[in-house]
Amino acid sequence: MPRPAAPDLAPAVNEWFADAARPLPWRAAEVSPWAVLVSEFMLQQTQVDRVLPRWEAWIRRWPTPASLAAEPAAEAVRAWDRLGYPRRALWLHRAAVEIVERHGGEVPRGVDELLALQGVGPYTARAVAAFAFGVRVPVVDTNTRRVIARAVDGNAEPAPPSTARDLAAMSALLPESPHEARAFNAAAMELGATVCTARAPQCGVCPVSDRCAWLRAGSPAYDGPRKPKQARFAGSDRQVRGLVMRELRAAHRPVTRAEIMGIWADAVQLERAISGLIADGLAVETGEGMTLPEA
DNA sequence: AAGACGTGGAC
DNA sequence: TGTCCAAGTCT
Repeated sequence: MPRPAAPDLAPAVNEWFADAARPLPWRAAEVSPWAVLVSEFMLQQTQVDRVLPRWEAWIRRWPTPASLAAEPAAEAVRAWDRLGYPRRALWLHRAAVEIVERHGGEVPRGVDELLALQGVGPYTARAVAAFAFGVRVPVVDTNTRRVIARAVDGNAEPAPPSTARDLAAMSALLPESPHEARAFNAAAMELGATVCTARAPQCGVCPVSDRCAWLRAGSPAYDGPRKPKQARFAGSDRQVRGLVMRELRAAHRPVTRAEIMGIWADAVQLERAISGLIADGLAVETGEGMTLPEA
């Protein structure tokens, strides 16, 4: 059953993008596919301004997958610093190893090969294929999902994510020309990130306000299923894990059990955090104490 | 397939 | 202040 004809958003959005695109360094013409891949790992659930300095430093230090793969994972986790979700650092290191082992040190260009890399999911695989190699594939992130929900479907917020549905919706909007398709993938994300925002969308400056289904319907409030509430961070296992990782990063030697116990009052929760980190491979227990993973 | 996973900024 | 959100992925 065909969905209703989607409005032709790409020309107007791309025209807007040509002018409004932020000059993000990983969008520069001369950056390598590896640099793009690194940016996409860092940008998962993380804002641009927090990524910028970490990305610059990372690319300077590890300009190729092989250069990262040659170092212990601990170095990757340290360089990740406080970007958050440190397992991404582990995954990026592992992906670098996989690229060296399976692809001769060159970031693969195919979505399937990219998908097979550790830490690379539907979004990142297509983002790298599209942005680093110009492959004509739909790229859908949270920003694009919101733009489509509003402009096409007339809803204030997207339905819960469904990779198949989201990719189909973006495919219907994607220009035929690979060049314009690549631009539109980036432009839709940029529109969602800077104009069609979650909080206070700036419809007054939106390039497709004249054909936005949501605006046309009178900007009705969202009435779909609510997103699960995010658990409070203060006092959470996540916070404790973060504190332990901060300790392990700072210490360039094994941290003793006694030292660890000093960073959080609740010993049971601390124990749970430590076990979790070990299970995740972010920490290893030696005879001397705990350290970041060397492998 | 719902829930876990860091951290910080904005309102 | 607390709540929501942020270029997702994995189990």
